[in-house]
Amino acid sequence: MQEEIQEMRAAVFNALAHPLRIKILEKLREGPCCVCNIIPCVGGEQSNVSHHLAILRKSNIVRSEKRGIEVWYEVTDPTIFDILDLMSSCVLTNLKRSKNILESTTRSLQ
Amino acid sequence: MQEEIQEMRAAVFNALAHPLRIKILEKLREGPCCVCNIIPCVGGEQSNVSHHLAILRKSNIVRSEKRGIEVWYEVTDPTIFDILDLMSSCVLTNLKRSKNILESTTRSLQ
DNA sequence: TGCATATATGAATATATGTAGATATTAACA
DNA sequence: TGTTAATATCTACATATATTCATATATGCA
Repeated sequence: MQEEIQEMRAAVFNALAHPLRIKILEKLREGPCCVCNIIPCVGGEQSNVSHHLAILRKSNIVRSEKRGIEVWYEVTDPTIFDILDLMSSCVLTNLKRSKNILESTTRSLQ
Repeated sequence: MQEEIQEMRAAVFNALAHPLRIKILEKLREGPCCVCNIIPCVGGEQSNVSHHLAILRKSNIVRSEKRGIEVWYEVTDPTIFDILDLMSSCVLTNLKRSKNILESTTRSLQ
């Protein structure tokens, strides 16, 4: 039981583990958006973006809805943005730590 | 610049994207711990656990310190636990949503 | 010094993932 | 109905990841 929860968490982390998919989510932070607007915003081939959208869909991070000829995407649970934000601060803290280590190392070499 | 931040975030998400690595972090939530205690707790081959620890180390999620014959690990930045917790609630919300959809679907079939 | 213990590393293999190009599907509209 | 636009899917290939077994390294101790 606990094992399955770990696997589900790992699966969603895996779905977040690609810069293009993070870019897609950052675009969707503004609100629902159709694929034809996502593609130029995140860059890359249409088929590739579509593939990454499928990965986000399969893990239920986003859901899609057909509106005429377009398909609109939106984030299912805004908690995902909190996770993205915490990861930003985690990465920044890490960068600062590296910077401090580097500085104190170079100081001790003088 | 923004591109590199996305890549760094993706890299840390990738490091979290394995059930065994999540189990290791849940063990380290209790506090620093040596490998010989981590292995029986998370299960699996010694070399495999060691590989996963190396992945967590490379992404700076944990750091290690030699104490005599043992190596002790600890989490570098406790923010990682907040991320794990948010992911738990994300997964639970998702499960509840699936449950609701399932229930209303079966109701409509009666 | 030689041995035992704890841990990391390397190599080999199986499996998963990412990318691009080609093609299929669906809806709108002339 | 035929054509175009938006999107998804399929295929093939390259790359990354996970697992296991074998081996290397480092520490403590007889």
